[in-house]
Amino acid sequence: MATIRDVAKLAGVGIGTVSRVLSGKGAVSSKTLLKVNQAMEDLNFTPSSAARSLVSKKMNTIGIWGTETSGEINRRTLREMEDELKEFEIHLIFADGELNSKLNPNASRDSFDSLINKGCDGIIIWGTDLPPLEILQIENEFPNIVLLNNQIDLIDDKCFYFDHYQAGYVCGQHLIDKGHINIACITGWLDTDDGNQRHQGFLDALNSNNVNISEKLIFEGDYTYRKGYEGALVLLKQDLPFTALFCGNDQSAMSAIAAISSKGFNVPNDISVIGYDDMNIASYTSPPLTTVRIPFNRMAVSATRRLLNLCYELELEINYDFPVQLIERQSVKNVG
Amino acid sequence: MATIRDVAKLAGVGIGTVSRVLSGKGAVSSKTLLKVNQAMEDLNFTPSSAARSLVSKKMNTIGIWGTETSGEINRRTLREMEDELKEFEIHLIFADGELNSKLNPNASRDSFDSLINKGCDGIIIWGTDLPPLEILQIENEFPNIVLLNNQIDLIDDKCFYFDHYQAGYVCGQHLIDKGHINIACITGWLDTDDGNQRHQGFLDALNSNNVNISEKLIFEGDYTYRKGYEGALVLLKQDLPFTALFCGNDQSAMSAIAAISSKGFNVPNDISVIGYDDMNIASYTSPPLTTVRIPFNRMAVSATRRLLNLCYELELEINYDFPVQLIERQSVKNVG
DNA sequence: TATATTATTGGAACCGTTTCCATTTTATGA
DNA sequence: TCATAAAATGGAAACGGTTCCAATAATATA
Repeated sequence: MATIRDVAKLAGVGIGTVSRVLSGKGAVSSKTLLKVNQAMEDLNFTPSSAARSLVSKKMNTIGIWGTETSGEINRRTLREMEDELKEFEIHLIFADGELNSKLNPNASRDSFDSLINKGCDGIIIWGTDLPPLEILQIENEFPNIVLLNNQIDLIDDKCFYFDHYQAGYVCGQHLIDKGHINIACITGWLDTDDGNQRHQGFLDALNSNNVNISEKLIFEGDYTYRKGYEGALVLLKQDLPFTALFCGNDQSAMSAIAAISSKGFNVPNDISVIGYDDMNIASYTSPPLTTVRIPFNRMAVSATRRLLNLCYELELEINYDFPVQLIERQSVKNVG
Repeated sequence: MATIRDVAKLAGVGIGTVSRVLSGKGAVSSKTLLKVNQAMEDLNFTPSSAARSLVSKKMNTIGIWGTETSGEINRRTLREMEDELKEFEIHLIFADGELNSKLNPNASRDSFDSLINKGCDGIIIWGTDLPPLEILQIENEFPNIVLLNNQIDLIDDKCFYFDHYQAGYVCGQHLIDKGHINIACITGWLDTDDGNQRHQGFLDALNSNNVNISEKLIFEGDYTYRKGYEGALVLLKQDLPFTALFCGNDQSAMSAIAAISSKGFNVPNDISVIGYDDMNIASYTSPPLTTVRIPFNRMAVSATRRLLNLCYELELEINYDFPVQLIERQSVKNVG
């Protein structure tokens, strides 16, 4: 591997000059520019990023941690984030210590630390896997973090999240508007703000319309296909009839539909189902899913930019407002 | 940020000694060990990975490129790969230049090169986005690559792929076994070996059983939800009745089911559908999808290990044989 | 006790960049 | 033509580790 000294020697110039053409900063006569470029070409020279990082104290790398939540991640989100980074020649490193968390209770924290040890310039913390206190403590000694889909008041300017309450409310209201009165629900995780708020918004929508929901018709899920399926079966077994079901995300909605169908009921004729997220699959369930669209990619891009600003003293425009939108497809039917 | 020299000074030893306790290699008396560890603790010392890389000429980073194909990637696959890497303190960098490929026709190649420039020790090329010739040329000057879900004879030992022909055959045979004679098909991409072979295996299964399939009942798809949906609608419009449909992957199978249902037909009573991959969603479509299981994660792990062996002179055990397995659920029905 | 071994230790040199300053070259103006 | 300002250039020093060897201390052997 050729070094800057090899290039300098071949071009018959000093290393300072080569460094200058490399960075494009500082005066270089056009003749030398030509010579140096030629030499770089001849030697197939690529500057060592390690050496650069050593002096610049920037790794040009940001970490992304904790994408476990969604089970399947949308490649598109990642691509948009990357695209944002590419312009500044920053790369994205993944870490997630979930897999062997049974063997090692600290696995997830360890994998987070590994990103810091690796020297990432900043880290995107995706989701709510880490308790707020721990995040605050991290932020204290490593300020270059940004939270995606999580919110902590003290560092609100580093948080990117939706108004889940509002989104949950919209879902509840929609079911009401369609005439539903007997409503069931498969929640997401209720031990996170995120999951809690969407649930609360949903409940409040019913409340405001004087619609009651029986405790027995609330099933606590975890966003997975599996729990969506199980949850629907459990709900059907209660002897409380319901005509509509709100699910904490599209994945559980999809599997709930599968479970409902497997018991011989029809969606939406017997039971309406409304999801949450508007993932790609939402258009292709049977029937296509009515859901609330979360502009996740836009949010991810803003989070990325915020981190870029933090790490590299940039001033990219960012956004904190991500309005939610109801997407009507065919899984919710008018009744009554 | 404390350096090794700070630690040495505080502990009252030489930098060589600190380096020795850091690496665990070379003799250190137990007293000094204690002193040094204490000093590292006091200073909150973390060795600079840039400085280390500079001398070791290893970045301890491998790249992963071209995961576009599947649209949604299974987090689990990633996690298992990471888990394999974690043990050696290697990190995973993502790159994928697809998004702005319209603006820049070389975007995907550029993003690949960016991984090399970044100094990744090796790269996993996932899928068939790059033409074989280009891959061979890359491999020539950058041998630390491994192909996942792609095959090129000349570097077969660096390729990890399934017997797609065999898997396609299994699907075809299964439909035959279930008594189907009028069969349709939504293919994946036919301009890749992968897609072609599964299609050919499927066709050959029908052939061996003297079952003909009309050209009009073969729809060329691309693995997306969208094309699965469109494809099913197109096939239904032909006035050639069919009782079974083979789809190139589970995603298109899922959306094909949605399309078929939307036209008032029932799966599997009117039309059986068989998928390919056994993704998570396969259990949760309505009805649950009969499909062929591709042990993708195991394959990804082997590919990762092969790359580890290449990059770091290891001798991890690897596997090149990934048998395929038919998973019967409820989307294929016995007829005739 | 003297000598040979072995265990520890310190630190210079090096990895490949960037930064910065002193020096040389070129251009400008009178 | 000469003084001066501006442009271009070379290279030492620094970044923070690892490697390696010479020097020293501790231990074993005769």
